[in-house]
Amino acid sequence: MAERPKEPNKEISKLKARRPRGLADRGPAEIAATRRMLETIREVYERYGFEAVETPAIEHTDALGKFLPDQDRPNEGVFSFQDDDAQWLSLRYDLTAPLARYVAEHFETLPKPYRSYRFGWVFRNEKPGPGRFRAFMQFDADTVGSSSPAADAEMCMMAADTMEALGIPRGSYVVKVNSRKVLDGVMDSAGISESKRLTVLRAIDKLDRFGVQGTEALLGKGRHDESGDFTRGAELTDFQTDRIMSYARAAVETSHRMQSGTYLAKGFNAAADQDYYLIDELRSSFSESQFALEGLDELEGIHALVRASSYETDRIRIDPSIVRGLEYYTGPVFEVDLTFPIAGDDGKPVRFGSVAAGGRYDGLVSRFRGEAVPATGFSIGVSRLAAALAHLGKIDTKPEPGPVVVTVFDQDRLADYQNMVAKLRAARIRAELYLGAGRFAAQLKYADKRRSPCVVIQGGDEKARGEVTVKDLILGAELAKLEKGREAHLQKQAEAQFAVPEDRLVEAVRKVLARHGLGSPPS
RNA sequence: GCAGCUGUAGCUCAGUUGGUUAGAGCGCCUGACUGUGGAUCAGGAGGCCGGUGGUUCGAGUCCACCCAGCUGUACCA
Repeated sequence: MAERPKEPNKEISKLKARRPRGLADRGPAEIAATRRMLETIREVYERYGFEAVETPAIEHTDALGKFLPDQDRPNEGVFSFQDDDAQWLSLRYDLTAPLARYVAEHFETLPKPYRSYRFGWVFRNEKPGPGRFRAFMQFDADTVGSSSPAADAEMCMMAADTMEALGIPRGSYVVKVNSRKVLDGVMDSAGISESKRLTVLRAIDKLDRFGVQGTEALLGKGRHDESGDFTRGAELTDFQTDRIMSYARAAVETSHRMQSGTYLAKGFNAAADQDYYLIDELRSSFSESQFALEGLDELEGIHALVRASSYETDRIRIDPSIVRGLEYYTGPVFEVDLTFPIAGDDGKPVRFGSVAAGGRYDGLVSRFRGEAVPATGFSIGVSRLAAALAHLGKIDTKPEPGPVVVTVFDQDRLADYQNMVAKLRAARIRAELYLGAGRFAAQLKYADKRRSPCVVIQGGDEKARGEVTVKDLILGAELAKLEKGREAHLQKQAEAQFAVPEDRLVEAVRKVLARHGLGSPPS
């Protein structure tokens, strides 16, 4: 016998086990739920004709975009490090930029337009929040080499289909569409200087959170948040603010006018939807900007295509407040939001961001090639969506049943027990030998914790009779809750634990599994 | 990054105006049960009271700084 380890010396400080923030551990239930989600998404993407392609988690930093690490803050936003040859490498922070690199590298051999999908972990070194992680999974699809609005429309429809396939009912999500060209055009017409454009876009982006007043404040002097912190505004002139706000108000007012019937009085088709009027409205308000008109044409194209496929306003709609990434989108942009409130652990509503987003990025591939390569795509934030669904109880967080546990009654007969386990496994039944040191009662507790449907027992009595006992833990649990009803009780007790001849072990276990809908495949 | 709030057992939290040996519930372990989990009862383990420094005869409690967490905000490919 080996010597027992001594009491740990308390003077020596233990290493503290702690998980870095913004990174999640995931248990069996969560893993199983994620696997089901991924399979569902994959099925939809395949149905749309996309094919699988994967790229590595690490890329050359310059291939990823603007986040070239500088000496002072090499890990700002993106996790980066230097290779042996002094070249900077980074963990990918989305799946789009790596795909652009892949397409550029294999441009000659790929079919074009090129339709592909992939999922994987992406990494962002930033402050975590609810549904916001430093490592998270995205599921991405892209069409490279098509400038047709049909490619964009398809992304929107596929996004809607995927949400529904994931069990989010129609009306509980919405695909919002906008165009960067429209935004640029509006800013042109307002005469916004280059230096203020980002601030203005951010102000528009916050329309849904802070409302018309909040956005107006951000365009002007600035805004105090609820902790008293102050955010500086863009300090636009009255005219500029007016122009931007007339755009920002368009969505709100369009739906108001729909309700008040103003448009119906003008003689438009009552069956048409608000997007139609919104485009119309914006077209007349910003007709002096060629850029805006171009963007509106694109939106109208997408609008016509999705409506032709019977995707109505409840699923896909135009929302002028959608801005998305400031870096590389060049045309239509999309965003999928959940439309119901999500309550946190304390019951207060938690704000999750969008669960999927994308858009047209005509400049990304051309960075590598010096020729125009139009592309559009979108990504689902699988981790965030899973977190949102888990908050809603819409995801099955119930742990899966565990294996059949063969208990060890007599340590000298380990081989016999191992043999039983082997027989069960040969019959494709999940089974394991109890490997711990606990006594019999402890073994049952263990099996209970593993959520085992049943345990197999063979003590001296059974062995003498050439039998094994199968104990149904699920029925046993019900038995414990049962009222005293004597007949039913006895009946159930007999079902819950019974002995069978050794050679009918597999059959008996199968019977118990079938009882709880856990059938195993026939061998 | 900025602002506000919060740090006491594995978890959820008590802890009087500063006062001796810091508590409860749940969970965990052991036993009542040398062949039966979920029920009951009894017992037990588990804490540098987030850290450092200060005020004080005396600090979980007051002060300063630091760290961490939460919320908001900024940034967000």
